[in-house]
Amino acid sequence: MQLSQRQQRILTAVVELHIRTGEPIGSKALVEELEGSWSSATIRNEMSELASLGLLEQPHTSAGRVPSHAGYRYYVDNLMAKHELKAPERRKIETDISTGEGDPEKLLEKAGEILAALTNCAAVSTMPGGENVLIKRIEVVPMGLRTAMVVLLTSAGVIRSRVCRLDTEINKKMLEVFYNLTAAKILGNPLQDVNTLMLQTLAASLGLDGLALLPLLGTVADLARDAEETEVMLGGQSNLLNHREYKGNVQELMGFLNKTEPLNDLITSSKSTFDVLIGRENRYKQLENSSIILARYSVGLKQGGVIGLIGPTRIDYSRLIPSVKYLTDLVGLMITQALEE
Amino acid sequence: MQLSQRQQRILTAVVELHIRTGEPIGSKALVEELEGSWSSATIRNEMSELASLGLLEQPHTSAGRVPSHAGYRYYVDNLMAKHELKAPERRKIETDISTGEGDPEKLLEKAGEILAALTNCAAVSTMPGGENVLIKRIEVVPMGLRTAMVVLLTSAGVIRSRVCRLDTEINKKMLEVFYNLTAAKILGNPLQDVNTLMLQTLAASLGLDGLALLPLLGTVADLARDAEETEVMLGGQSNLLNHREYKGNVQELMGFLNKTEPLNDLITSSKSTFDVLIGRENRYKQLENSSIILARYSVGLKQGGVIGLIGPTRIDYSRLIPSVKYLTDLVGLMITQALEE
DNA sequence: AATTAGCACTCAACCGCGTCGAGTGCTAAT
DNA sequence: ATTAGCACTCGACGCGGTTGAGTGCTAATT
Repeated sequence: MQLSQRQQRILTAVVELHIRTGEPIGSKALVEELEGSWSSATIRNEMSELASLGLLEQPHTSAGRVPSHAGYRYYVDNLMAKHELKAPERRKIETDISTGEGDPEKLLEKAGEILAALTNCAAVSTMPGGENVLIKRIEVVPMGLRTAMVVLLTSAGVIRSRVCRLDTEINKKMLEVFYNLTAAKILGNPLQDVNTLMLQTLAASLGLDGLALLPLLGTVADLARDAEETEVMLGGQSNLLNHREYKGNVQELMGFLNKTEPLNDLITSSKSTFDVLIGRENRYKQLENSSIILARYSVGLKQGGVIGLIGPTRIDYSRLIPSVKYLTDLVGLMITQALEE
Repeated sequence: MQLSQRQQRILTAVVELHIRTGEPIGSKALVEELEGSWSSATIRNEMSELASLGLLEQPHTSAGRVPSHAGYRYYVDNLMAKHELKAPERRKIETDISTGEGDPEKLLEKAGEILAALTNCAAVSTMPGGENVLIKRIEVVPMGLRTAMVVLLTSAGVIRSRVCRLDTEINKKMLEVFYNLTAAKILGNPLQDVNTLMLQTLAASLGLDGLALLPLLGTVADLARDAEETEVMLGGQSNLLNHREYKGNVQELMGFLNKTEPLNDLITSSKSTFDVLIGRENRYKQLENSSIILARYSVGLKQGGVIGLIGPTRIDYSRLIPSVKYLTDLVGLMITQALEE
C-alpha cells in the first residue's frame, strides 16, 4: 500500500492523537494537530480516502475516525518514530530489577512486574526453555522413614521439588545406587529425554535394586516434565481495568489470561526475537481488541524465554516497544551472567 | 440482641432470598418464601423493626430490604444451617487436589484454584510458616568458575534457590568448610535465627577461610528471609468480575489484591483456626463490601498456613463455609503426610 | 487541477417529562 | 395482635426535543 506524503502525515496524526486522547478524531482536531498545513475539507477528503483503504474506521456516521487494526499496523511498520529510552528511565529499570538478582525465576517475575508498572498493561514472561535445557543436578533429601523430597535443578536455573513416598525404608545403599544411576544416565541430558519410559527401562536394567528406586525415578520424571513446561508468568492484569476500552468486556479477557494453556501457546508460538500482534492478528477472539508485544531474550548464544505485554490496541507503541526491548535485553544479560559456565 | 422466633425466620428468609437473587427483598416475596405464615403487612412491620435494629437496610424508600453487615453477621452466627458437603462434592475435591500432591507449594496453589472454581470467588492460601519452620538442608551447586547456585530446603517443604557470585574460584576445600559450618551451626535451626548478623559473626570466627565464604553465607541469609516470608498465593481474581456487586468498583479491589503486603497482613493477622469477616469487619476500606472466610490448617500438631476466600458480602455462607473447612482440613492432612518425620 | 469555504445532513448524547409499578407506612377493621 | 386497604414514594423506563461534533457534497477560489 503506497500512501502519499500527506496521507502518511494525516494517518500518523490520527493514530497519535487517538492514542493520546482515546476519542475518535475529527478533521478539526487534525487541523490543529497538523498546525494548519491543510484545511479541514482537504483533510476530510483524505480521511475518507484512508477509510476506504481500510486504515481508518468510523464508529458511526457523525463521529470522527479511529485507526483500524490495519491502520495501527501501517503506523507501526512505516510511520512510528522509535524513541530511545532516556537515561533516567533506564536507570529506574536497572535499579528496580536489581532486587530480583539471583534466582532467574524471581528475576523474570520481577521483570514482569516492572514492565506492568511501566506500561500500565498486563505483562508476561517465561523462563528460558526448549531444547537446550539440561539436567544439572538431582538431590534426594530424606524427610521421614519412607518419604523423601527429590530436588531437580536445570542448567536454566529452574528448580523443582516434590515429596516422594517409597515402598521401602530409605537406606544409604539405596541412595548410593540412585546417585550412581543418575550421575551416569540422567545428569547432563536434555530435559525432554528424561521421560517415564526411559526411566522404566533404566530401572528394569537394574533388577531388584531398580524396583525400589522406581518411585524416586518416577518423581524425577515428574519433575523433569514440570521443569520443561515453563509456565507463563503473568502480572499486572488489574492494570487493564484502567483502560476504558475494557470497560464492559473484562470478564472474558481476564478469564482468558487466567487459563495457562492458551496463553502459553500464544506466547511460545512466536519464534522470532520480536513480535507485535495487533488486534485480530492473533488467533484468539478474546484478544481481538488487544495488542501483544513480545520480545525474546537470549541466554549466552542460545535463545531464552520471552518477555512481553498485553494491552488494548490503543497503546503507545512508540514508547512501549523500546521499553520491552530494553528490558528484555537487560534480563537476557543478567541471566546469562548468572548462569555462565 | 434477642429476636423473636418470627423475626428470626423473617431475617433468615431475607438473607437467603437475597443471596439467591441479589435483589432487594419486599414483603410480598417474603410471604411466598415463608409460605404464607404471615401476611405482607405483618412482615412489613417486622421488617421495619429489623431495620431499626440495624439488621436490614433499604437502598431507597420504595425498594425492598437488604441485609446489613450486622444482619449477615447475625445470620452467620445464629441462623445459618450448616450443610455438610455431599459425598460427590467431596470426591470431586479429592480427585482434583490429588494432582497437586508432592510439592506443598504446588498443593496449596492447587487448593486455591479448586476453591476459586468451587466458589466463584478469589481464593488465597499460604504455606505453613512462622516459628516452627527449621532449615533442613543447604546445597551449593557450582554453575561457573565463580558462580554457584545455593539451594535451601525447610522442614515445611519450602525450597528457595539463588545464584551467588564469589570473589574467588570455587574449590573442594572451600565447599567442605562450608558444609561443615552449615551442618554444625545452621541446619536444624529455625529460619528466623539465620540472619545476616548471625552469619557475619559466624564467618568472622573462621578468619580468612570465612572471608571467602561470606558471599555464600549472605546468600543463605537471603534465602532464609525469603523462605520465611511465606507469600500469599492468590487465585481466581477474575471470578470476582462475575459478581454484579463489583461492577463499577473492581479497579480498587483488584489493585488491593495485587499488593502483597496488605493482603499478607490481612490473612496472617487472624490467629484463630477459623474466621469470617463480613464487610467492614476487616480494616481495609477497599474490602468494605467484601467478605472473607479464612481457615487454618494444621501440619501434624503444629499450626500451618491459611486457606480462604474473598468475595462479595452477598455469598452463600452456608455452602461456602463448609467447603473452605473441608478443603483446609484435607490440605492439612496431605501436607502432614508428605512431611511426616 | 487542487484546495477550500460553505452548507445541509446525520446521529449519539443529553435533558426533561410523564408513566409505571414495586414497595412502603399508616389507619381502620377484624 | 393481625391484616386488609389505601395513599404515597421513588427509581426505572420510554418518549421526544435539543444540541453539537462531525461528515459529505458542491461551488467558489487559487
